[in-house]
Amino acid sequence: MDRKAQILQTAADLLQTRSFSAFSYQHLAERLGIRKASIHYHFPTKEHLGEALTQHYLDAYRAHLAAIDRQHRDPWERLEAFLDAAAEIRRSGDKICAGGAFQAEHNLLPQRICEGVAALLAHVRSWLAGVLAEGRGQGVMHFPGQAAHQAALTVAALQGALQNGRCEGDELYEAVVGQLRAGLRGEG
Amino acid sequence: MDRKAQILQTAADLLQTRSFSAFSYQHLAERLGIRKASIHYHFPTKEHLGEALTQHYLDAYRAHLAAIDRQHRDPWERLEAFLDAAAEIRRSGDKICAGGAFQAEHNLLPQRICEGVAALLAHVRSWLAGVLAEGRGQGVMHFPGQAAHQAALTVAALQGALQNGRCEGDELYEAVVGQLRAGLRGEG
DNA sequence: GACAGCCTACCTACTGGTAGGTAGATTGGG
DNA sequence: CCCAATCTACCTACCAGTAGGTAGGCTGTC
Repeated sequence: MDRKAQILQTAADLLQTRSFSAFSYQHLAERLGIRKASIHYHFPTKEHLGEALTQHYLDAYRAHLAAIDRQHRDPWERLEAFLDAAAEIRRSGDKICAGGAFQAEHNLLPQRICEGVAALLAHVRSWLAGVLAEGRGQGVMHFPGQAAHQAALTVAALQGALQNGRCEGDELYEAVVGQLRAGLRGEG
Repeated sequence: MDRKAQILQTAADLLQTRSFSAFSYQHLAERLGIRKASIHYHFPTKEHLGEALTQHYLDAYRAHLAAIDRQHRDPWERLEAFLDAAAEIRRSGDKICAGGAFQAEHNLLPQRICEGVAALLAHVRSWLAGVLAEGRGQGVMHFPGQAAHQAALTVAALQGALQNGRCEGDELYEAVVGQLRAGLRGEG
């Protein structure tokens, strides 16, 4: 992995543990064992770094969701594979969803970063809406109204659950995800 | 309103628009037309201010939820009155839930502030679980499993919806809340 | 094959600005 | 007179970003 990718990886980690404005080029430099100015060489300003981060996440999500589609046909299996990504974040113990981390600072961020975050989340919601619509079409998932709305609810609840879970523990996270699952199974 | 309460009110506003570490004593001083040092007189450190903020929100929520209980008997009316509080935040255009704002910075905050936030959200969830259990008991609300879990889902989804809504607009917020309502009505 | 010129990747040292916080003087009402 | 509240003036630490320089690899030309 070249230096630029290393910086991006480290920045992604710091974003999800500390938030965007609360990590500095100095933090990155210390973690990577190089000087602050060297990071400015790769990412001239923090806005550039932020934009690169949103692109990084968008690419990663695109690849991940495409891989899920290749590996699974069944809507429930696809949904569970998607939920695994959130569970992975939760397992780290001190991370939250990258989208949520950015959104919490919406009023402080350059517009281009906000647009990148919106594009990222729109992509995820759109994929999820497809899975949910398919599941309902097959009669194995149950929810009212539009699939896009159920996808919005699911994403919002997962973001909230990751934040709540980081502060208050796994039971709370599991409660939210379990309730989402139970609702879709039509147990309501 | 005395100065201390004014500071707290202004800090609450800045917390919900900018987050805790992204507002400064300087910001507060400018908004209030006084000097930075005068705020240190009322709140010696930012940790003190943060703790006072969590207590402020806890008091406010306790009073608000008690008022809802006095004004409404019907579970659906109580729930709608609760949702109005979130809608009020959304209407401001640039605010999110105070709990969410604090949680997004969990790894940066003093422990006492985190505990205050957890206590605040636990109180809200507990009240909400009561309303939901009552609604299901009367046969007018429908959801699977424990009422406490449905309350956790509801709070997480609302937090997420406020964050998503601030970045991407009202339709997204409305989609999430509408979906929560539809689920409870048993349309799934 | 030698060497001039350029490029990448990093460095040290600095700037202006802002953060939280403190010491001590001043002011004004009971 | 007292003392609560506010002030001026300062501190140290950190922020993003810049200036200017260096070591070493690549490339094109004679």
